[in-house]
Amino acid sequence: MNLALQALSEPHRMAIVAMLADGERPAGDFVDALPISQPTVSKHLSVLREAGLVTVRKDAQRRLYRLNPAPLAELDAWLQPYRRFWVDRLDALESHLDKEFPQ
Amino acid sequence: MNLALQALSEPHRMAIVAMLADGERPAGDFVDALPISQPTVSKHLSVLREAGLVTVRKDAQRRLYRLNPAPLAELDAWLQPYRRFWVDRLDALESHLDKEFPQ
DNA sequence: CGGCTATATAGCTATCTGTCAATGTAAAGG
DNA sequence: CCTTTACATTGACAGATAGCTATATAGCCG
Repeated sequence: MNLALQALSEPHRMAIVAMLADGERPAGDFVDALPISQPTVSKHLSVLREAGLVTVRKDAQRRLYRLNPAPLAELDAWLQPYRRFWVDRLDALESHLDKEFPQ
Repeated sequence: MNLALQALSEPHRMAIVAMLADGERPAGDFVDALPISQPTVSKHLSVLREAGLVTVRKDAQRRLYRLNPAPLAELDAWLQPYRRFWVDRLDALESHLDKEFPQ
């Protein structure tokens, strides 16, 4: 799961994953959406593939990327022992968010 | 939340966070538990502090570290839109785990 | 005070990472 | 065929990161 965590810790890759929540997309969509070069996007996609976060299939010249939710489910499971810390204690999250996005 | 994700993606730091699930601990506990030097542990702790994942308080010479669950709660919230992918579909997670830990 | 304990900081090195321009590859289509 | 389209790969580079040893800091205790 470390591979997935590390993959997700990069903002551009997180954006790609977010785009894939809506469904399958060709690689070019990410090139259009992100302010980085096509080779850089391609490399980010390869990192996501190696982390098991996406799968890819061919469609003529295009590569259609799809989210593979398994590592996210694993992360969700890893989070389980910690949930007792914030169930019925949303105040801690709020104070943290206030620090990051002060009004 | 990216800071937290990146902090968690390092195995030694994940181990520290896991140890803190049980409660407050002095820095020395992590030095004893991990196969790395004291200064390296100290640096990992400073990364966790900057990510907001831990807080620290003084007790004589010791520094008592405590888990701050807020970033984990934030991660939990971020995961929300993806849960539909594996609710009632645990097979995807299982096949992923089988690949990582084949019998 | 002087030494011991616990932790942090500084300085260094090797490796990893994100980025780009240039090039390779493979399919489509005129 | 030859060009265009879509994407991957290569090679280079700057900055980040994890690790270490050595040293500093700061509180306790005799």
